[in-house]
Amino acid sequence: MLDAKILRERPSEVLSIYRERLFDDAAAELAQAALALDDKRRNLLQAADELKNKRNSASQLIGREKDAEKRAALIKDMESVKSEIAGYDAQLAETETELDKLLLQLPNLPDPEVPTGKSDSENKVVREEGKQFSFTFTPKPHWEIGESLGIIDFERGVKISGSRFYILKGAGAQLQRALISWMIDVHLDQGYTEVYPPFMVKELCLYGTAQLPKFGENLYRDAEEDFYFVPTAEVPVTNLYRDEILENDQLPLRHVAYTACFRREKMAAGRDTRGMKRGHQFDKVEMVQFVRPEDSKQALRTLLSDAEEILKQLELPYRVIQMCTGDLSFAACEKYDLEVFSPGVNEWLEVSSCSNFGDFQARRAQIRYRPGKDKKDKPRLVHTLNGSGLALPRTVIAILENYQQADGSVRVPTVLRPYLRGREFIK
RNA sequence: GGAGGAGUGGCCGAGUGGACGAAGGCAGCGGUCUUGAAAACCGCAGCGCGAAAGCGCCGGGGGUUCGAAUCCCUCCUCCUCCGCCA
Repeated sequence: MLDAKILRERPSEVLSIYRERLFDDAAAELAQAALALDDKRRNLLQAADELKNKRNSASQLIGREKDAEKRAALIKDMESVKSEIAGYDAQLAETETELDKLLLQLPNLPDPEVPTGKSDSENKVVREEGKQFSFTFTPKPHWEIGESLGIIDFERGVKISGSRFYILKGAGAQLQRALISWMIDVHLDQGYTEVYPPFMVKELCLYGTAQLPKFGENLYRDAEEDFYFVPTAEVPVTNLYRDEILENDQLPLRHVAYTACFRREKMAAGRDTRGMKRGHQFDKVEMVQFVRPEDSKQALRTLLSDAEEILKQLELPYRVIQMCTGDLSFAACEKYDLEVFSPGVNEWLEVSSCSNFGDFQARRAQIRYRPGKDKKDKPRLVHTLNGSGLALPRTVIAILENYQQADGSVRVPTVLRPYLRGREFIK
């Protein structure tokens, strides 16, 4: 959530960032409306507080007054104050509800260093790493490899669950499971602490990480209870410390979690339906960090390199993309994607997204820390970051397509062999 | 799912309508003492909004009252017993 104080103190700056950097006139208008409501709220609050002060001191007098008649008179005097307060409180509650509704819809402000651009076409390729595989034959797409090896069953996936579902079988299922274990182990060595969170969370959590209120159409939810299926481990893991004040020496907190992720992908009907690039359910290993504000820029670089380490060790060719302002996600102030090249589908596949959210999520979820022991060291909001390390299906695609052999088998990347009982080929 | 009990500050815990933002203890911070530390003693000390005065916050929400941690309603969570279950 955007800090109402920043909006109040530097309104023209915020508006021009929304208009000229994010190209989001709607956000600028919401911000202007929020500004007016914030002013209204402050006026109401002051009026209500003055009356409450009056009531509080009168109530004390009444408590001390022994004379029944005087007492009755004082009480009678306060009756009108009571209803006045109720009136202000009602208006105040209404104004605050409206204001919150607006603030929750305002996107984060980009870091000053993020290049301005309108769409993904203006994203910047920061660098390319790794060597592309060369083939003496035309590389096949993973759906052909998977079907001929009997390790991916698309038809039965569709039969039991519908479009955008598939079954991993035999070595396919084992490969994915091996990848999950191995990825987590790599991140443990990088200093992360593993957590296994719920895959279903309360609605409040989705507000904390900012999937709600704006992006509800991509979420699955229980029809009769307050449960949402997580679209990413970011949601349960970030909310771990919701409404908490952490001690300074607990930071930075770095977690790695495996979860299944559930997304409706409603808008993309027909697109990416072939193969396992975009399913309604997919596995992901996710890193989440909670850091001091002054450390978050550096933490993003570390997070990115922690994710890259996976692709390096798998010896897959990839590139690092910096999102321009227009392609930044709603909550992020800075974001990098990792894309792995996959020769069968002949495209760069997004396997990781690493973002710094600044205090945007922390403000929504009220995740704070105490900078020092002194009483003047008031609790401050932490900065949160997360990055995939990595998304499983697309990593499996890249392995199958890059490591495919002329004879139709797939070579197992060296680092994975211990996790696949020493096996060198899938055939 | 049924029956009963309970939710108070970082933690434990007192408080059943009036000076309670909340006794006491532990933990924390500052000081005295000490070569240093511990102990002992003294003091400070919750969170939010606000420039401040002040206002709000005793699981969440609502109500009664001049006044609610305290009374009422409702929801949530935890504990005990029973039922069911991987």
